[in-house]
Amino acid sequence: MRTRARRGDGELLHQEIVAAAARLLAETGDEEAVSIRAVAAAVGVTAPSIYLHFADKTALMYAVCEERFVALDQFMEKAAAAASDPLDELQRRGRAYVRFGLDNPEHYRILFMGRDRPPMWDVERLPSAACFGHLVESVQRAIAAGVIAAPDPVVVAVGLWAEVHGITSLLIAKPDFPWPPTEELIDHVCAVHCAGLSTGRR
Amino acid sequence: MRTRARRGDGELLHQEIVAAAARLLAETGDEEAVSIRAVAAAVGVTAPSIYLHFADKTALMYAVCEERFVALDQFMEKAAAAASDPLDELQRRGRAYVRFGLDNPEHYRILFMGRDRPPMWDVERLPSAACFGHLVESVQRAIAAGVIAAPDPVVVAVGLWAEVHGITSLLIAKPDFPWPPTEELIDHVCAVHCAGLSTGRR
DNA sequence: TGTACATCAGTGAACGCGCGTTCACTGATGTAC
DNA sequence: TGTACATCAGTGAACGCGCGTTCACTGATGTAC
Repeated sequence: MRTRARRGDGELLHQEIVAAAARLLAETGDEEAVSIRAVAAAVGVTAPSIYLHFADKTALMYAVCEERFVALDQFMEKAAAAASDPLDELQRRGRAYVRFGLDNPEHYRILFMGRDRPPMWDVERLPSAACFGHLVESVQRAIAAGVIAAPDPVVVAVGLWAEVHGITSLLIAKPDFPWPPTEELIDHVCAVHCAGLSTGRR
Repeated sequence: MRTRARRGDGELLHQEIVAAAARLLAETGDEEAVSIRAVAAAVGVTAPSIYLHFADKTALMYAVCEERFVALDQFMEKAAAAASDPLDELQRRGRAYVRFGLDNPEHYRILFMGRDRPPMWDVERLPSAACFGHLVESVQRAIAAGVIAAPDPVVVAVGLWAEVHGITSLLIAKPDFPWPPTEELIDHVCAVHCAGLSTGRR
């Protein structure tokens, strides 16, 4: 039971619901545990109240994804800001991406490993598009600096994404696999991909 | 309704159930559509009959995974058999892996993108372990031939796996993303990773 | 060869469960006069 | 300042659904004598 919101404060509960859903996801480590009822209980409200703020469950999960995309984007932008040169920036972005995934495996799952319906990638979906856009710009800077040679920055960006997504999602999906030491693995994958892209100049 | 099995033919229905579950998965493109009831109906039997052949739903899905691992392993072994040298073999394995995933997205999902409980990777789980083992052996041949330089074949094998898994699972998970042409993408990722691994000798 | 019987693959009905969602409602908040 | 009223955030009970699973059973198959 929570104190009832003031007249114009509907937005407040809206944010609280998204936050509670994200928290439940992280804590239970199971998307199936995030039911309308569970979210409502976590916020301290009854289930039907959720429908005052979201059309249905899909809309709620969608809002959670958008919020997490913003978090991922900010995390990567912050990491990129500390870079000394374009290649360093790409590496820092990659490391940040992997770390975000491993630190928030259940959030990573809903962003990149589940079914996305409705799709997150139409032009209007700003948070996810922005996140990828920043990577493409970063690749363009590296190409302009001559440290990587490639005809198409989008292809290079997708390749980088695939690489970091590959190791991140495998580690998340198969925690029981007898992996070599995680850090060594991430180093190896990043190093190999960068070596493959590099022109040798720097 | 189906004709009843002969006395010793329980094994027959067992296989039919696994096949029907895999088929349902492929046809509906949705793991949630594969319920005990749906599988039973697909085989032409009532739901409780399933329990004569599998302890519970987990055991059934487990059997489906094992069967699909065998299929993946055979598919990759066949591709590898046509190779002319160790580096070519690794590339053919990678291509076969990606193709298997894109041709059987829903099977790929349950093998590599979902939660694996119970885990598929303890030593006794032969099909999945064999599949990875064949890759490690292939890497060892490439190292022995001097075409790739690396201290640890397992790390290299996991790196290759991460790379092909990355592009495969992204393409499956995000069908609505504005991807560059798929083949170009796969070529790029494979080429970059191989270039990064290669000693230059061949 | 014929009959009584054991086996056991498969059935039909039912269970309890948690889910997303709906609906008529309550009652505190804010406003008009 | 006081009172009647409109608003609307949140409630409580209920809906229908499909799920995994159970249980007592049926009846064809195969076997023993």
